[in-house]
Amino acid sequence: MLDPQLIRQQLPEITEKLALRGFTVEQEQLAQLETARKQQQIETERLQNERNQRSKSIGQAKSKGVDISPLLAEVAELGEQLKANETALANIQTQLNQILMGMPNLPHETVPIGQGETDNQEIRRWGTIPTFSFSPKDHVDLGTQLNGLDFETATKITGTRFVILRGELARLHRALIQFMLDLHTQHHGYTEVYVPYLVNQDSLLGTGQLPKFAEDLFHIPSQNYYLIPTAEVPVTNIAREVIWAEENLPTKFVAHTPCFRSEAGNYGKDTRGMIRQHQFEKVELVQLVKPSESYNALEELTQHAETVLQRLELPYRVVSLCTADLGFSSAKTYDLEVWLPAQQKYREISSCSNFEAFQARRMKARWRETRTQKINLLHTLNGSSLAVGRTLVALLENYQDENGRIFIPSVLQGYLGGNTHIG
RNA sequence: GGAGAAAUGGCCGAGUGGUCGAAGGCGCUCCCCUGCUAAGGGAGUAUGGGUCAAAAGCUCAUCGAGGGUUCAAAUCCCUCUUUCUCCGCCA
Repeated sequence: MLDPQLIRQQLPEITEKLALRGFTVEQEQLAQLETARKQQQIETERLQNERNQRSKSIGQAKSKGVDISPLLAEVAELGEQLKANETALANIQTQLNQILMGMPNLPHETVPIGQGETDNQEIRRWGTIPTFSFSPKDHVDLGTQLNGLDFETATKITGTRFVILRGELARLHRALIQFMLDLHTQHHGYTEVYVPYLVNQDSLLGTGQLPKFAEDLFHIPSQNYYLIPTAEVPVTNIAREVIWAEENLPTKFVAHTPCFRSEAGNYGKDTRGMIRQHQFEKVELVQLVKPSESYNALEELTQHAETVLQRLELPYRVVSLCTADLGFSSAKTYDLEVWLPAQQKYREISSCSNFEAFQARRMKARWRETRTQKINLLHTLNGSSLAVGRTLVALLENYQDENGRIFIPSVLQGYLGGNTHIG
């Protein structure tokens, strides 16, 4: 959520900035509501004050044994008037809140301005794109040939966009998770957390998936719980309604969780293979930091995700998402895109974002400065490190040989009993 | 799932209709005293919002959450949530 103060004071500027991301602010409606709010709130509080004063004097009169019935007569209609005003105020505030909760974050000044995906800005590339003396297969063919990927059975068990991993591929998948967690906990200073995979609405409102993106989520109506679309939701919400001591900042969490996405609106996209599934695993990095540190933290966190790709020796590039491509809650996002030989393309494998105070304001995640004892909103960041399914795809495709055997990068061999190949 | 008990500020804990945003204690901060230490004395110490250019000030809200009764609710009523104890079931 944006700062309501800012919206009152700088509505035109905000409108302009949000237009860069393709969001239209209903300025007039907002301004009208705000005027009504101010008027209504002042009047309501005046009535509340009057009630409080009078109640107090009734109490005092009564304790002195004075007859209070004339006083009671005086306040007769006050109650109704007050109730009507309170209701009206609550109404306006609900409307305002709905609008505010539906407004995306302001893009940071360093975010490239653009209309869509093609305007994203490549920041750097790493690694060498592999060349093959044969025509490389895609991960579906490779996985099927290894008897390690089975989409048909998963479809029977559940439906489309699910997969079964078998044997060495399942093991490799697990090894990736283990490797990533070990890297971040042992070398990058993250604390591993295990979190719920079902969350309530407040958590999703906090990180920004709700109220706008309900259709992307799997919902369990009987309890009104949702399956998490990313570990970002439960992990960041650890900080909800908490005031963190300065000495505990930055706090860095890493979690491995499955992620569930309904992929509504993506029916035709990436229907083949493991790229876009309803259920996938991810290792997620989350940082809670002081506002002054958050852009350094974004660079650092992105580096941490890149390190995974580097150790796996997978070629990738870093892209700064343009204003139009930015996620709802994000002020700035770097995507990591790994090279997929079968597609001859870089494909997203990680997304690292600084949300500034946007999520923190929604979830009342704050910190107290030791010196001044002042309380302020903290800044939240997260990034995938990495999407495990897509990493598996990248390994299969980049490390295949002519016979469909898969080379295992050295950092993973220890997790796979020293094996150097699959198949 | 059943039965019972509970939820108050950083912590402990008092408070069953009025002057209570809340006694007292602990902790913490600052000051004084004490030639170290210990002890002692004093002051302060919740959060969010509105108003205001801003500060001060004024004001509103908040005692697990939401509703209700009342001129007035931490206190009475209803619903929900969570925690604890016992029973059942279960990994």
